[in-house]
Amino acid sequence: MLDVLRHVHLHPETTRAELARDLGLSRGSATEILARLRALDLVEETAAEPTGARGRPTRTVRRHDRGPVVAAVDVSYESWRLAVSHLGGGLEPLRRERYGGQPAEDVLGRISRALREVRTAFGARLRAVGVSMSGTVSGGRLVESATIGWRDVEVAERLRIAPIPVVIGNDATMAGVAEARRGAATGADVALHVAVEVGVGGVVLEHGRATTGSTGAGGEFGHLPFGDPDRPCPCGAHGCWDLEVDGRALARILGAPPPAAPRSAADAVLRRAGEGDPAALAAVEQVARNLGRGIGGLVNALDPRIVTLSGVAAALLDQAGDSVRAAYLSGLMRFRRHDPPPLIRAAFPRDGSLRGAAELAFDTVLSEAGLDSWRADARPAPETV
Amino acid sequence: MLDVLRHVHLHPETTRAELARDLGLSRGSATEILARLRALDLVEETAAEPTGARGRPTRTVRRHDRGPVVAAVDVSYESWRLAVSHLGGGLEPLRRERYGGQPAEDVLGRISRALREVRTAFGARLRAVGVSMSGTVSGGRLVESATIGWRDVEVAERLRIAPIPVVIGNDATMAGVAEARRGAATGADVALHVAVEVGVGGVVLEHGRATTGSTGAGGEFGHLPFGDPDRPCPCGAHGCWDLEVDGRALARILGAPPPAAPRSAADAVLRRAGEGDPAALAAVEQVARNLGRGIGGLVNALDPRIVTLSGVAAALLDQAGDSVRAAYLSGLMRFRRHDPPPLIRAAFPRDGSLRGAAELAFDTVLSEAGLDSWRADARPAPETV
DNA sequence: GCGATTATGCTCGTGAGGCGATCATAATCG
DNA sequence: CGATTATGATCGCCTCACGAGCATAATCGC
Repeated sequence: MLDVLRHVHLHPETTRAELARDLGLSRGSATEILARLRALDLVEETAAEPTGARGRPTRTVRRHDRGPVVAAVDVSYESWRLAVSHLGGGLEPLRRERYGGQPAEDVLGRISRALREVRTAFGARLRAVGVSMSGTVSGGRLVESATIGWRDVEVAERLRIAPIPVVIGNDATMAGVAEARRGAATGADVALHVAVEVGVGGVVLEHGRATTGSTGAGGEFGHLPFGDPDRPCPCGAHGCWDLEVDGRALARILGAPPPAAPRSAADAVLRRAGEGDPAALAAVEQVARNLGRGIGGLVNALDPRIVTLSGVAAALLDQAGDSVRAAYLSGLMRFRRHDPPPLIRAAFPRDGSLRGAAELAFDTVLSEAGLDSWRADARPAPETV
Repeated sequence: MLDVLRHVHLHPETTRAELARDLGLSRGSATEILARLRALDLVEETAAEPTGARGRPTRTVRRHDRGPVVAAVDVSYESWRLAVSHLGGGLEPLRRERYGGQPAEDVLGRISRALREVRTAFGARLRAVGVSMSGTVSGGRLVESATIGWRDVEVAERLRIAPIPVVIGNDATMAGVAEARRGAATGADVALHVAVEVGVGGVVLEHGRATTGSTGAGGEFGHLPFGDPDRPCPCGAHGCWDLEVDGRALARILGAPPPAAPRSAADAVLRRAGEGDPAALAAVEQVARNLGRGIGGLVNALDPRIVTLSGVAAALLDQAGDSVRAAYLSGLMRFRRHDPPPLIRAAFPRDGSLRGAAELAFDTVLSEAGLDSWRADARPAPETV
């Protein structure tokens, strides 16, 4: 039953016959299970458009209009976004606000109010909240964020606006989940996502499951010491890869002071390089090599099938792809070079983290416990007369 | 049923009552399941020794004397070992041979013959073979081994002496599995194992499951570029961590030529350092810092609950623990420092890889398919009269 | 020593969940 | 318009685990 529901979630436009084939279900089981899902207002079945093939036409399985929804929040540099997602993964943007440099408490208060509005609008249909934060997340807390400027903020509890699960994760992790499940890494057994915004984030995904370590802080690849061992990192360590591949690295190579907004600084340098500025070009090439070399090391260590890139990493792949790839190849162990995992642009450069947050939130809905609680809400009194 | 069998495997000396409690089984189910397992010659039940407590005494659940066994092979530097393991994980060493610098084909032939002897001795009780190789393993092949000196050798198929599963993995991976399931990292949700012999190997374990990437080559942490970017590595890349933490690093720091046997060279330097030789001491300190710094980066990226160390890494922890730990802490992101994952000596410094190979081999036995095939063998003709 | 207490094992009825055979249904093909 | 083809619905069956009630075997307390 859960398998069926998950399949519908991942393949929103399947027909019933496909579903039975893909999951190896007998037609009898399919009938039974789908009847249950229909009764629970989770799916609807409608006549499929005629395919022209012989045989009795099958029916398409769709999400129910009054099925469960989740809220997805993405808190990134200077602005946050809120969207609602339903079975099948579609995203409905609801709100976007810029918040400048306001303190965490104020911003979380605003987000909390917005979530309460969602709760009012959707009632018990709202089953979970997924939150993506630009920064290091550990144990439900935002531990540190160079991007936002907050430190050690309790987020999960602060945004719990109802007795429903709240999942929180790093933005690169979330984006990786989106890529692995519905984006550029769909179907890969093991995928590596690398996002460069301010510093480097990423995640390894096994069959779409993020490996986030013991506290959820896994994927901080930017704090692997790939760089100059003498260069201090704001994280407290030295020689972090972070400092070699983002706007700070570009500025440093160009002899400019550390930028206040490394992401837009990177974009500016990339633009100048695109226009032919030789100094900018040289800096971009250098950073592209730093990126490629590090990814090579990560591939050696983690053995992914495919690598997806987003943010500045994707831009570098576009503008200095040869340098990225050359450094990548020469950073690989020899046996990998004849068939290296491809470097691919992320499919969701804009809303990957929002999508991933929705995805992880939906995981709690599409679980034994989530289904039980949905059942309990649908049938207020479990009659035993 | 599988859960019960796995529990018996992991806790060989449980009583039946404990088993039911731990797995949340009703007593009725326990009775039924254990009756089935007994009928299949998988477990035996004997009266437990009296505890002195009140109530009806329970019975201990043990492996059956004619239950399934697996063979475990460990091919390491200059010698290979063969052992047999049964339900519960106990290891019975059978053979150990030195093979000098012989070609792969000869050595695998010898191992194959030894395995066939095991097959003859145990017959259909032999259900799987686990092989641990000192070197990089990808897709069932030994791709490259600096230690053994072989390159691109098909191992899995070569050692298939019967229609039973053959699992093969890197020795550090196997040792990590053993640590996570029965050793120093037992119970950790996420554990990191780091082994330094010739170069660095390791693995991340989630609930005892090794994350070995898409081809099984995951965990080659030694080829992360933590070192001098200009130093070429035999693997083809540059600046590999490998070159900074093993016997080659110690020799280089001491101004000695590259050792033919880096592992014993490391032991020699460690012994001299232990005897107070100042040059050796300084080299050991330097390598200890290189090790600690890299582990710090790995912990940043992978977020384990605990780190287990074996080989030269464990020796460095013993002899230069303060240096390892200081470099480790200063390589950690700040937020991790107040409660860093502990660095711990491996519990199985000698036979971890053999144990891990047995463990992974037994995974195939303790699976749906493995149980089905055991059932099929026990009842030659599934009567339907 | 013997009933009371306590903890465990066994039996049996129940229910969930899925399989597969059989029949029913709805399209296209000739 | 029947033959063919693919799908849906129904029903008996099987497996698996639960849980209530009874049986069993130890210690405790008098």
